[in-house]
Amino acid sequence: MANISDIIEAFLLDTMGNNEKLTLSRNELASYFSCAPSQINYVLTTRFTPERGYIIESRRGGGGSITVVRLSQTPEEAYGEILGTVNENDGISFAKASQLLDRMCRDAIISERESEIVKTVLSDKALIAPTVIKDRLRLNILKSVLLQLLRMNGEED
Amino acid sequence: MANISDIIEAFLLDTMGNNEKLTLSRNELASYFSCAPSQINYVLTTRFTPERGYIIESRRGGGGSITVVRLSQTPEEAYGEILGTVNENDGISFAKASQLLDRMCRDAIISERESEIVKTVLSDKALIAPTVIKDRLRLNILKSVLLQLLRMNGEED
DNA sequence: TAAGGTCAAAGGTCAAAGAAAGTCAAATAA
DNA sequence: TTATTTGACTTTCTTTGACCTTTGACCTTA
Repeated sequence: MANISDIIEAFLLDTMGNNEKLTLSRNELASYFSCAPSQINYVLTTRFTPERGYIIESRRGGGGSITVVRLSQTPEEAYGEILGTVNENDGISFAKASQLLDRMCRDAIISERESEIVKTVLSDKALIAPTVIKDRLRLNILKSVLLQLLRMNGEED
Repeated sequence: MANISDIIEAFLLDTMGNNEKLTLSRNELASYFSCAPSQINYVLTTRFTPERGYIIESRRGGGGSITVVRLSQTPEEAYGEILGTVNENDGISFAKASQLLDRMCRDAIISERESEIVKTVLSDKALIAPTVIKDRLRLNILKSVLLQLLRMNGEED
């Protein structure tokens, strides 16, 4: 936690609290943390991604600002979106898969324990395979898991 | 004794004390002991293995670090029987893996839901790979999951 | 007064540099 | 031989700065 990015992330999450939106000034924030303004963009694009359940809106020019919006969805919406996201590519990195799982966890679609198990399964360590194949394999496993979760949700509850 | 690896090992054990985790900086430690940074990796991979009851986590890049996690049980203690059944071969069929998971479920090591998820992951459908490789891959994933379960059991749930 | 011009104040982008840690194989020591 | 030590090279993540684009307030000028 010694890097500024993590600190800014924590600050934003904390400031946001339970609110759905948070509006801020890039320059103000940057000068508050004594960092380059583009550092703020870095934090936003690496931590507040759609995969993690956030979108960013902004306006340039005089009086411009940035707004962080937290998306919350029903499980069905989440599945649709995630499966969609997942279907577009024919492979997925561990980092990205991990973000998706974090988000599902945040939205209470799966438990933290479950997300940890699935992350383990999708990790580079678990998937001994050539790099080219690895991302495709990972995606395939992830899809299978999502479908299985859907099936189970349908049966139980 | 008298070799750096043993000294570093002792230092880490001592520093760790009774704590469950120890976070350190590879470069700092290396320069403290005036050794190559990769020496630290050597110590970690030879002495702080899962078999001996440790797991290593790490993060690269600015602000990166390494964390040593002590398991409350070694895999042998926890899954000795299971791993024994499994270790003879260097691969495992879906049927056999499935049986093991059922047993773990029965023994309340994992929930039914969790066992279903892991079964899905280990199914032939999820694991698109040449048959020869498939069983080995499956075993590797299964082992990773077992390790992860151990780690999670050590922490609060 | 309407249309367009100017300019400073935002925010955006991107690539290069920096900061860790990881890998691997050759050299060395026990 | 087996275990250790080293260092060159790789990968991942972060930080910074130079340059780009957009916007709105405030002019001109017909």
